[in-house]
Amino acid sequence: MIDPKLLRTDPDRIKRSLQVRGESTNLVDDLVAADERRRALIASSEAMRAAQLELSRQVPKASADEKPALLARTRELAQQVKDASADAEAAKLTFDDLMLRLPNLVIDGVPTGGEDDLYVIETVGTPRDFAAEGFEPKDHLEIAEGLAAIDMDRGAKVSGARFYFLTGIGARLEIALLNLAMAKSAEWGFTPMIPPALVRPSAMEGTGFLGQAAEDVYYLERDDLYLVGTSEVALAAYHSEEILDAASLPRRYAAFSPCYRREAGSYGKDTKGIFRVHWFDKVEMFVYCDPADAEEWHAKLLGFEKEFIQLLEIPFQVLDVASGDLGLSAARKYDCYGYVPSQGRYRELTSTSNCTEFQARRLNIRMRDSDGVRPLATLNGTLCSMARPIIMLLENHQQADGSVYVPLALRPYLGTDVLRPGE
RNA sequence: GGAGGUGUCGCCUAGUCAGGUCUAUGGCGCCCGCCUGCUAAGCGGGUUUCGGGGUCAACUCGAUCGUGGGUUCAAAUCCCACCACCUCCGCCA
Repeated sequence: MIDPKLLRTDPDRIKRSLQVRGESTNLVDDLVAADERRRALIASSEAMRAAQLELSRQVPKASADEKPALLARTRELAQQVKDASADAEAAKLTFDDLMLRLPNLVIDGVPTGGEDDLYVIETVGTPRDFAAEGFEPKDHLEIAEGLAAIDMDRGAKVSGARFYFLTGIGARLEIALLNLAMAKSAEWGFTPMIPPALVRPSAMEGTGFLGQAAEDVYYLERDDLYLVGTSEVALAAYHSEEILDAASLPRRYAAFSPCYRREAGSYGKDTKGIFRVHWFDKVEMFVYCDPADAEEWHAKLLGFEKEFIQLLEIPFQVLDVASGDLGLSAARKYDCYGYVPSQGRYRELTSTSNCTEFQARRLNIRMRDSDGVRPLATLNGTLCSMARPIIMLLENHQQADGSVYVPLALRPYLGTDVLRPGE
């Protein structure tokens, strides 16, 4: 949610942001009208309430013969107050409902465009020239079969399409990545967290995953719980309804959790292997900070992501995500795309969003300093989702004989410098 | 899953049975001031949050006693539902 005061002070600012996102500005006009209506009805119902309270305080003091008349008057007034506050309440709900649909304000400087407009701001590393090395690169599934690292067939047998087992070397790879991610994040000042993967509707609503994104979410009807698509949900809701002392900021959390995605509407896309799956595990970074420091922390999160990908020795590009592809909550988003030799192109590996005060307002998370109480900023970023790094490690570091080179940073956690078939 | 108990404005707490200056008590902590070589003590004042009005300052009005409904002229107090926590029983990794 953005600051509602902006509707009165600068509605054009909100409209510009919607235009940049490629969305209609009608919502802003509706909101301005709903806001005015809401305020008028609140003012009149509160005035009536004050009058009613005054009158009802006189009841116990009234003499026996005054009482019946007084009670009749105050009874009548009570009914009017009831009607007026019901109108005010309805107007408030209408307003709140519209507010929840309004996306975050886009930060100035975000490139305009949609999903297909890729703004590459940096390229790090160089893809290997397999032709020069004299062999055709295999895709991750072929390599994994040789290493007995991934079992897709039994994943499908047990759970269905887009499920898999990590076996032997595959499982060891995830555990090694997890250990490296946790070690690095601790070094950077993040508190390790293992959050629940099932959350209440309020947590999903607050983080902005129940709008257009709701189709992609698993829901357990019997228990009214959602399976999270990212631990961002639990980490943002962690401090919901709280007021944090400014001295305790920034708060940094690094969470390891499973992520569940229905992948509705992606039939036929990335069907091979573990690129697009219904479940994977991920280490996610999350920051609560003063809104004044949010852009600085966003840059730091991107820096951590880049450092981690470099430790994995995977060539990658950094993208400034276009305004039309930001989603509801983000004011700016940077993605890192890692190179996939079998596809000959870069694919999404990490994503970091600056949500400014948007999620904090929805989840009622505030900070207190000498200036008073106000919403804080939340930011999130992928440190290491497990499936895609495994793909990119296997493919980029494959050797002609079917073995796989292990990057220096992972060796302490894997206990080897090369993964060989038959191990 | 079954039985019982608890939830008060940072923390602790009075008030709930018998609805009406509760316009929520007291203590601790914290903030401002006074006193004081310094510190402590002492004295005085302040200290929930949200929303409306406002020269967005002083101030003012409404709401807020776990949450949401209900009864009533009037609810912390009575009724219903839900949530969280505690104790015991059952089941379970």
